[in-house]
This record gives sequence, structure tokens and C-alpha cells, in this order.
Amino acid sequence: MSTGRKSRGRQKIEMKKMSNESNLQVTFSKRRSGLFKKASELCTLCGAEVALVVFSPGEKVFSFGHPNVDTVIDRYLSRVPPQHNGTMQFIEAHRSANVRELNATLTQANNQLDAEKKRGDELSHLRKATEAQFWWACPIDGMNRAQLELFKKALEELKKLVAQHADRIVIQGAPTQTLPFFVGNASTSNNPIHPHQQQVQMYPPQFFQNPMMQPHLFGFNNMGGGYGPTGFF
Amino acid sequence: MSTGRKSRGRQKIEMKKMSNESNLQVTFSKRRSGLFKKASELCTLCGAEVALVVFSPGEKVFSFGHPNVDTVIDRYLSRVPPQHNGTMQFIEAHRSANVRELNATLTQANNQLDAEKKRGDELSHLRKATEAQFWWACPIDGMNRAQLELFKKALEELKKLVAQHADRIVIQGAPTQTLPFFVGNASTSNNPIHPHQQQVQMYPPQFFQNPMMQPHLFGFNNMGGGYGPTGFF
DNA sequence: AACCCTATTTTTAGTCT
DNA sequence: GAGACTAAAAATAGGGT
Repeated sequence: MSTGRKSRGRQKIEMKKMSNESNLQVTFSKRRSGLFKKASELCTLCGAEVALVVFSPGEKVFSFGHPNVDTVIDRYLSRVPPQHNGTMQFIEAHRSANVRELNATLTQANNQLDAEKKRGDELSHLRKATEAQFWWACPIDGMNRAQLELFKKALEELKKLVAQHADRIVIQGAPTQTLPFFVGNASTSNNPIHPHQQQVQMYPPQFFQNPMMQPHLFGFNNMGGGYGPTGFF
Repeated sequence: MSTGRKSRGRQKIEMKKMSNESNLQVTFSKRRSGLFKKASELCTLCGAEVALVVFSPGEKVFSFGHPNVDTVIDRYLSRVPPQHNGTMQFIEAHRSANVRELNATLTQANNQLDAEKKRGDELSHLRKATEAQFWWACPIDGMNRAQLELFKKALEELKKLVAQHADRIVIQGAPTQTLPFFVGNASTSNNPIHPHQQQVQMYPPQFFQNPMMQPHLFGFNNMGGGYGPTGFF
């Protein structure tokens, strides 16, 4: 009993990169678990859709997704909805703002179209060709005349807008890449690229008995990879 | 005074979807904040790379990324070098993506356009002109000439396509609304018209100063937060 | 709907095994 | 390194404004 206290308990830590390597490792592991748990709880409690991808300092990958990573990512990449929230109430964003969003969407759609076309010639004598031909037809066919009218008109408008800005840029020269509101500057070291297997990790509503958060294995399995099923609570 | 306790404090809750709608909303908001904070802390403390995308039940999107969402997602998707511009990356990324996604994207665009048209007039006189302006101005200016070129071209093309089909429809009469393979995927666009509101996430000052919670700004140049240069191993 | 407040529940830093 | 334990730190449900 010489030691009254067995532990000093949790201590506050500074919010900066941990210096102690082994501590960092432990903290990463613990916090990663916590993060994934929180993510899954958000899904369960609120029915949110979540994609979470984490690369450990050691290049291992962990992911979580509901309903699954790819679905959410795809949705995200469609970027139809850039967003803002209640506080700022951009909701009443002007037409121009919305036009901008539309721009994004259309750009993507069209880029995809483009890519699909190019690819189409090469790799499709298959049904792929059929579909490729089909996809653009579909949405448009689905539009009624009024919608088409509108759509067309809108496109005209957008085009004009873009042309306008294009001219401006051509005249001005180099475009700005960085926006003012990002204070910090990210410096990502160019990590060597590791091709890795993709693995979608699903957390069931409550992941009691489920194996969780296994690192995506890269080509190499020299690491002590999988974390066993860990009872969480 | 009369009440000894001012509050019962935090109560335990069951881990299942919350039934009370308004409670859910509040909880979602709080927990989302918490989740994002945890994510950013993981980055800061351990130098991890993280991408986090959350769709609220109300279809709103929130994201966080270090160094930025796209980079991490690209890594996750086995994407390799960031040599190409965003467009190329995008094309690459979705080169093999299937038709249904394209469908959804375009359809969404169309729906948005439609919804936008309808409310455009109502909304157009609202406040925050400054911000709105700032908002939409940046993306286009942020595009480089090549991108603009592409964009313009794509618009031309689409327009042509639309015109073509418009004619066809005018001649043929009523179009079909739903296509066979369209069913599975179009959950987003098939939704009872979500005008896709957008929101910007606001965080308290201290939040911004290290981590980087970044509201989705918009497509091309939304670089994630730069937290300090974090040496990865 | 965004903040406070406060009592609890959860998470987790530090330590030992 | 992964688990267990402890106690302090953090997050948060519920309620108020």
C-alpha cells in the first residue's frame, strides 16, 4: 500500500503531433477505435451515411462505411451538392451560386461522358457499348418537353457564363488555385505509393462481436495485420 | 432553487435509431461535431491521413480530410499520382465506373436545375450577397484554361445532344419516365425531389485554428485543410 | 436551430502485465 | 505490441433560453 494511487489516470495532452513514437502508436490505435465507434454510432443513431478512411502513419489503411465506403464515396464524388449549413444560411444562395453547383455537376457528368466515349470505342463491342449509348439517352428521354426546354436554356446560359469567365482568365493569365480561407498550408510529403487491396469494412449497427477495423493489407503481410475481435465496451 | 438539481445530466441512450425526429436532429449535429473533431485530432496527434464524409439523414453533406478528402480517397481507391489535373483524375477514377452512376449524376443535375428554376425567383433577392458572390466566383476562377476548355466543349456537346433528343421527343410525343436499369441506382435522383439544400459547416474559432474542418466548398479547388506539415514516416 | 448548463456517461493517457 | 486497470478528461443527453 505504499502506493496510494495505482494510476494518475488520464492526463491532458497537448494537441500537437506526439513526439514519442511508441506512445503515438498506442494512441493512434486507441483513438482510431474510438473514431470508428463514433462513426458507427452516428449511423445507427441517426441513420447517417458515412465513409471513413484512415491511413495510419505506418501506411496501413482502415475504413468504415455505411452502407459501405464506395457508395458514400461515389455519392460524394458526384458532388451534386456542395453544401453549407444552417448557420450561414446559404440556403438562400442566389441563383448564381446554384448555377455554380450545376456547373460542377454538369462538368462531371460531361467529363464522364467524355471519358466513357473514348473508352467506349476501345473496349466495347459488348453490352457496354449499348449501355454507354443508353445512359445519356435515358435521363433526357425521361424529361418532359418543358424540362427539356428549361434544360436547354440553362445550358445556354451556363455556356455563356463560362465563356465569359474563360475570356477573363485568358486575359488575366494564370488562375488562382488557392482560396483565401484556408489559412494553413498542407504539406503532404510525397509518400511512396502503395497499391493496396480495397476492403470495405462495415460496422454493423453495433459491432459487438464483429471483427473490426482490420487494416487493409497491402501487398505485404509482414505486419501483424488484423486486430482480433475486440470487445469494445 | 426549489429544484435541487438543474439537470439530470447526460443519460444513457439505447444504441438504435432514435425515434424522436427533433432529438435525432440535435444528436446528429452534436455527434457529427464530435466525430469531426476526433478525426482532426487523430490527424494532429498521430499524423494520420483521414477522409470522412457524412451524409445527414436530410441529405446534407459534410466532409473532412487531411490533407484533403480527395487525396485520401484517391489513395484509398488505389489511385496513384496526382500528376493530372482534377479532371483527369476524375476521369481516371471513374473511367470504369458504370453507367448507372452517370445516370444518377445527370439526373440529379436535371432535378436540381428544375428545382432551382422554380425557387430561383423566390430566393434571388435574399441576403448575403457578398458571400454568395465570393462563393460562386471562386470556382470558375479557380479553373485553369484547360479545364475551362473542356468544360465549354462538354457543354456544347451536351447541348447538341439535348437539342437532338428534344426534337425527337417533340415528334414522338410523351416520353417514358423510368428506364429499366435505372431503377436500382437512382435512389438519389428518384427521391421525392430534394432540392438539395446546401450548407456550410461552421465551427467555433478554436476549431479552425488547428484542425481543419472544411465545409465543402466546391469542386475544383477545395483543398483540405492544411494542418501543419506533418512528417509521415 | 444554435447556444448554455450540468450531471452522467464515455473515452482515453498513463501504467503495469 | 495487445490487454487490463484507474482516474482524469472529454463528450454528450436532456433541458433551458
